[in-house]
Amino acid sequence: MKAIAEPRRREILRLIWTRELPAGRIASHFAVTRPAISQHLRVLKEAGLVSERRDGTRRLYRARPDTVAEVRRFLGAFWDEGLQHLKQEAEAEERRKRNRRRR
Amino acid sequence: MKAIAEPRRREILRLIWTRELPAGRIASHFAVTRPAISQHLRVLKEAGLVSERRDGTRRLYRARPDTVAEVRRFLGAFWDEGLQHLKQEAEAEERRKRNRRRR
DNA sequence: CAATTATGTTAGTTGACACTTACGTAAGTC
DNA sequence: GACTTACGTAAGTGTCAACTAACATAATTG
Repeated sequence: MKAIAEPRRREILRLIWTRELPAGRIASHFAVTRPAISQHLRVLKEAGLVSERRDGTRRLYRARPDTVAEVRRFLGAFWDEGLQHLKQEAEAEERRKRNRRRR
Repeated sequence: MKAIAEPRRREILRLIWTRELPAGRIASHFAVTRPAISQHLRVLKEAGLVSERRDGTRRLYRARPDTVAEVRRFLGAFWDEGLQHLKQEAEAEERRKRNRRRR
């Protein structure tokens, strides 16, 4: 979860779920230095959100569908649960209002 | 978005989308001091995720359904877009594999 | 109005973390 | 084997933000 909180890491992720990219090309999309991106990639890799494949001196990165799907499910469930509760609350409130009027 | 990144704030939000709660009761659910929670509540309020209602000396907080729904939509769209791309990529790869076999 | 209750605000501290600079390394090229 | 390319790693720096302690405020109660 912490891996996703950081905006730049989300940007990186968005960059490599369209296509596989070497670290250098990823870094060139940003204004920060290459090592900074390298560190972000490490975090993403440790979180399992990204896979690494070596090709000669290059390292190709790509988003991992299964983990991304898992994150999506978790986030979806969290906010859906919240909305459900809020909806129930709103309806209960509506009932209370109606009852008050009746007296 | 930054308001949601912080885990404790998500916890607070979860606490007050079931029911309206005064600041003190919210704070008592956590190990940190009351001012800390007060500050979190301010951030949530500034982000429009939470509404504040005064009742005597107390201040009652509650999650705001509309904003929560908006966040849900945004997050859902972001990750769904990613999954869609990843799915397309996987299928393209599958086709490439099949074509290689055919030769 | 003094005391209490419930809360927000301010100042200051600390820890995390994103970043840079400098260096190390592995694979290809001459 | 020296050089280059494409990267990672280590150490140090600065900034931000979560937290605490102390104080301020506003409503309630006696």
